[in-house]
Amino acid sequence: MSSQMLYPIHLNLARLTKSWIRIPPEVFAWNTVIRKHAKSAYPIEAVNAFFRMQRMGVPADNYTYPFVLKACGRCLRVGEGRQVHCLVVKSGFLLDHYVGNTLLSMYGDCGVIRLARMVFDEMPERDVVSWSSMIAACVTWYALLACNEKLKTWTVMICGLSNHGRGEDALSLFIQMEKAGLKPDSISFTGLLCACSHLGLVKEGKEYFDRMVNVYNIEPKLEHYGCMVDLFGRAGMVKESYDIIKSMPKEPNSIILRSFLSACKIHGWDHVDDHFKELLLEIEPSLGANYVLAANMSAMSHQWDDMAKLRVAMKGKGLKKVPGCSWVK
DNA sequence: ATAGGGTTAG
Repeated sequence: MSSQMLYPIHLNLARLTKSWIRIPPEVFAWNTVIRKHAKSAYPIEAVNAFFRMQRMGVPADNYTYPFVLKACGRCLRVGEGRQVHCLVVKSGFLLDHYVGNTLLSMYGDCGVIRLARMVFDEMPERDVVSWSSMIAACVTWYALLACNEKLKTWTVMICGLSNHGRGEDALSLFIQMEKAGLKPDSISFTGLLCACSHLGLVKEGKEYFDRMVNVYNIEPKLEHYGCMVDLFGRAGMVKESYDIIKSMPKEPNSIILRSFLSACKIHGWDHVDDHFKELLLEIEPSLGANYVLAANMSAMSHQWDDMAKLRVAMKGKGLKKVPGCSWVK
């Protein structure tokens, strides 16, 4: 039975009326439109709606900005994001924690670390979310530098040599965060451990993982184990990577399995459980890349029959390799 | 009545 049926109707009406007086109805309506679009497959529509709202003279409120900024970040529109930033400053909503933090993440998502840092530095107060967002932005930056030589050149050309080592910035941010007396939470640690993984800092990564468990009493989640599997895997310590998966209290997910099997492929390890290969295909049978990876593993251990079977299975499902893409324009 | 942070990867 719903709560509406338990209470006299006029009570509900009174509550509704009160909120309708507090918030102008058209602002709420616009917020709803922008929120829906921001989460949709076409976040640009949220940005368009926001500017339409501006043109119609409806004032944005503290809810509007997080929605539209999230959308700007999702479709990588720094230009529009900056315009919204200006409006945020003008309207005084910069002091709102939600608004400030989404602004920071927006710049982080768009890869404009300098502006993210500017917002971060100018914040009157930084909470856990602000620190985690800034750490994440630094990690993303380092991942970009690390993953693609061409992109590295491109980035270095534009931003100058001074921007090297953002992954280290992420680490130093974490240290500053602790010094500032903030208690990092499980998401802060995900960012930190990712930074260690990208930088190849195995010793530090291990220490921070222990610190998370023993000092902060945070129970490691699947993604933390995933970071460790990735950390060891990238560093070529495939055995240690394997041990992490074996010691986990839960079943690994497809991300972890893919990370581990790729490490095996690169660094080589013939004692791979067939189980992992099969498990990956069981968890995520719709991704072509998983079949490619599984076939590679079969080839490594000279299981040619298995490999042929996988090829057939892949074709039968009509799976193709998804072409790679980059969001850098 | 609506709101903010993280992870794969050839």
